[in-house]
Amino acid sequence: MPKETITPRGKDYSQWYLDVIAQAELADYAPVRGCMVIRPTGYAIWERIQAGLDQRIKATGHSNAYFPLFIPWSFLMKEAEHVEGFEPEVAVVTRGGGEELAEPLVARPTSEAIIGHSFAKWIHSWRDLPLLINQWANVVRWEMRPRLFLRTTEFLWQEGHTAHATEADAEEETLRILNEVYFDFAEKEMALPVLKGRKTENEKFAGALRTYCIEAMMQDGRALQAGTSHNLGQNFARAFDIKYQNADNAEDYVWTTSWGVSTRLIGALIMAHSDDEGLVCPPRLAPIQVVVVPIYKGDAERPAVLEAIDRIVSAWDGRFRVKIDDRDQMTPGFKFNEWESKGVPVRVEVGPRDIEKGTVALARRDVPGKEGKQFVPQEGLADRIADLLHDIQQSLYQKALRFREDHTRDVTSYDELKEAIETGWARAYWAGTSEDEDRIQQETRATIRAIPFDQPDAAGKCILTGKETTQVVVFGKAY
RNA sequence: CGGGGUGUAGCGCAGCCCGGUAGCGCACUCGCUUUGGGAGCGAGUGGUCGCCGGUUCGAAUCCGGCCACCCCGACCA
Repeated sequence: MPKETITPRGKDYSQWYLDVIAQAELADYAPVRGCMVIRPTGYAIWERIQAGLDQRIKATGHSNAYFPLFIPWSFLMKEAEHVEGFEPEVAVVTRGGGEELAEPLVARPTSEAIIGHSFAKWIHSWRDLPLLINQWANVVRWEMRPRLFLRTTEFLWQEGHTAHATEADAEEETLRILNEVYFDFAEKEMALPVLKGRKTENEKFAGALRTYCIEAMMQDGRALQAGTSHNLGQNFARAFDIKYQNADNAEDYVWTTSWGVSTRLIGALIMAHSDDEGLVCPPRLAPIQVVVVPIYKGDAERPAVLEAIDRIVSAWDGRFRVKIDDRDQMTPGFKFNEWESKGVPVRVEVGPRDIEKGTVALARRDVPGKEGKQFVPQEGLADRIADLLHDIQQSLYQKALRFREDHTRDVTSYDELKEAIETGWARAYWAGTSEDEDRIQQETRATIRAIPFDQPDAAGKCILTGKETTQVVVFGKAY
């Protein structure tokens, strides 16, 4: 009889989300409002995310560096739109060394300002371009309404910052990151289907020319912005005086980009794949891919079972990330449930009967309970596990993709849109203004999540204004 | 910042209306028995009742003030 420790999704989605985090020991609340402690299990997932992204970021030619947490207040003020966007949410340090500071320092909400300052010093010639930098850092944004992983006052992320000689180069960079880093990572490693597109003026980054994004659908039909990539034009180059001499010996401003994904991805992971039993982690991302649970009665059987496990696991030759749960005080049933709630993709059970018959019990997390469990021969087990992990990865992706498709509707009227966004996304022709967009948000609480790259060939009528247009956008309620 | 809710053991709660010095479940510790889907029994440990003040012989309980956190909205990765 399972204990009711996780509120079912159908009953209270928000509570379910918090329960999964508590049960899987991903994070805790900190003593400061809006801040969280990322616990070892949650941090291990973040390290896997970091590894997958870092490798892709480096493969596309970027180098890691680190810039300071504190930014002079005046730096933030240099780019008008940027300061307007971030001013309300910056934390400011006014005292240090026991004295009032001459100039207040802000804890970075993002690092365009401080990095722009360095770029101006480093870049002199067209030969210095492109400059491709990434940093792994924490940032601080004073949030009105925090939510674990999705919106916390302090969060961890990577932020890429690059400078280019031409607008075309900057645009190419912005899109390369979206495609080769973010899209690829989300779909391949996280098994998370994401919609690629451009943000509207209303939704773009404060100070950017254009913002591109990947948007994911959560199991309640709401949208989560999973990553953004900005073409900053020459806005920051002008604000921070980042100039270079081109091949014709003339002085020109560089074109910059910035792009980031954060610990919010852990929230996406939870809400995309998990179920009422707890976390479901895709195998490629899972810190532990296979957990082995020994089954035995008393001290007499224990050594033989542990020996057998040792032999079986060493035959896998390090192919998987494995945890042997040899804790003697817990019953097997308890362990099954614990690892299930922590999202470990595959469980292997080895008991006296298995030793006798040369079998093991093999259970898959995406089919919880006894239904996902079968007894299989020890022979060829490693290949079987490899296949199973691969199959789970694919099936999680397919399931999430099917969910998104089932919850995305093409709509041709405002009424249809209102109905569609109650359960998911609405795809519609759109020729409205920023004000029209605001109005829709006020009336429906939905926003334009993206102008998808995938656009129709034929024209249609704007859902609000009735004007003929070829542009299709996707509406949804966002996290 | 608006609306709602909650603060009593590590967690979840009861006790408060009707004041008399704190209890239950889980967890934790020890022992024995257990172990293929959240083990059983027994014995224990653990609390300035969010904070400050007031009323009273006496406050978790009544009164006043404050604080914190969670949930739902406006702003955001």
